[in-house]
Amino acid sequence: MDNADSIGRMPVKRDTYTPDSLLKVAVEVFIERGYDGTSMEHLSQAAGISKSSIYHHVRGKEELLRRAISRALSGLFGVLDEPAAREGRAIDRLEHVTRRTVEVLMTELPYVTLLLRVRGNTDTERWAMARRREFDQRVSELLKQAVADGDLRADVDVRLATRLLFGMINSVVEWYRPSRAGRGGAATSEEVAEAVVRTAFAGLRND
Amino acid sequence: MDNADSIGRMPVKRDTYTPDSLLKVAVEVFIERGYDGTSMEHLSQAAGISKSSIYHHVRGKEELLRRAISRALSGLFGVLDEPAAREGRAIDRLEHVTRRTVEVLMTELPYVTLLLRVRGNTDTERWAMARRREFDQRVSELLKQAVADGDLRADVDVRLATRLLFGMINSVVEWYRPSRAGRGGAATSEEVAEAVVRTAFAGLRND
DNA sequence: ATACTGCTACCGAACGATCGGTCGGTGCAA
DNA sequence: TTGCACCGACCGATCGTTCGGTAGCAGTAT
Repeated sequence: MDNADSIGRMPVKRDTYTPDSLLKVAVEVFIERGYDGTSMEHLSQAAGISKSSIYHHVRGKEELLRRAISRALSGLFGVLDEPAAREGRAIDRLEHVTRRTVEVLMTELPYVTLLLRVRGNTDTERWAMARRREFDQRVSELLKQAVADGDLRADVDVRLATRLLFGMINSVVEWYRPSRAGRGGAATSEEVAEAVVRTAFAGLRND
Repeated sequence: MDNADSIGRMPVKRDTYTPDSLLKVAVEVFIERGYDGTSMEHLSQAAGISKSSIYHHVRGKEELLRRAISRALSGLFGVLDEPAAREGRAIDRLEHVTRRTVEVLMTELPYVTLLLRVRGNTDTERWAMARRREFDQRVSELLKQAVADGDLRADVDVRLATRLLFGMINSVVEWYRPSRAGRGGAATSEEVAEAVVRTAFAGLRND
């Protein structure tokens, strides 16, 4: 769509599709119609090229799904590798992971959305689910440690608390739309992340 | 499957499918494979009758979806009609609605799951999404009133707080499995509902 | 008892449409 | 002249749905 100019002379930007730029289009359609509800014909119309041309860039429909999910997972696991997620008190690390996960969810919104909606019908989808469980597991250990430290309430089961925390975090993909980051619409990713952290850790009720 | 005996002589129970008993089978498959990922062939295998026989009981695939969603919606809206949801302080009504919504989610799990996963590809799905928004709206008004009463924290936007609350509540369908209500597995619906209420209103952090 | 009738619950075969994917090109820029 | 980005036509398979038919049973007339 946007193709302003090329600086210098090297092949800076092409007007044609790359696997990644095609992926961007495809993922949006996947989210709108669901992966199974999207046909290659739908994709070709959204991309403005013929159905068969898509196969010039990617192996097929499932590769598009795999690429999207890979991107989402690397963003998510990247959070766990950040220094603030590896050092310090468990409660502080948990808060950091929560905040950063929300931010990644929002910056990589369509890719993570796709990951969270996978049902397990194909090998690719089952792999995605397994990797996602790994991520949840890592965060769950953080919660467990924070409870042991006495920083998190112990009257709610750790597994259940993890699920509720992720329920809150992951719900972002259900309603956040990046259009209009100013007034009247959505907020910045930092603002939303802050609200999630506050609500999750301090609760809705007034003191 | 189970057909023990008939008390008396009236047509108490038949061995054949009814629209409702067929729906029960279908909805389980829909959840496992996704609605679009489920073919009538899949349904016929799960039900143990031929593909064409399904059309003897229901008009088609979409009617199964519509029936399932209707059931979910009536359960949800039923909560709003309960006395404790209509009388008293807003914060108490909100807490009641939260608790009961979780319980309905769990008792009507597959039907509500289907409702929450609808994408809007057909008229039926768009109707479902509109009705769901109505429900969210009603709860959102409760939140707004509770903030005005000074019972809920005012430093998080009401719309955002509503979404996070529903994120937590609705996440139940992602992980709750009714198998084994005793130790080692899931809990009763009252216990889970209590945990959700506590976590949502008081937060995860220890005092 | 027997035969006929009507109905319910089911079936196999087949419908046109659409699915994901393949193939043999073609236009064009380097 | 080579190779990239793209195309229309077409593939077998599968989609949701329709159709004509049938086995079994209840009710009823014979």
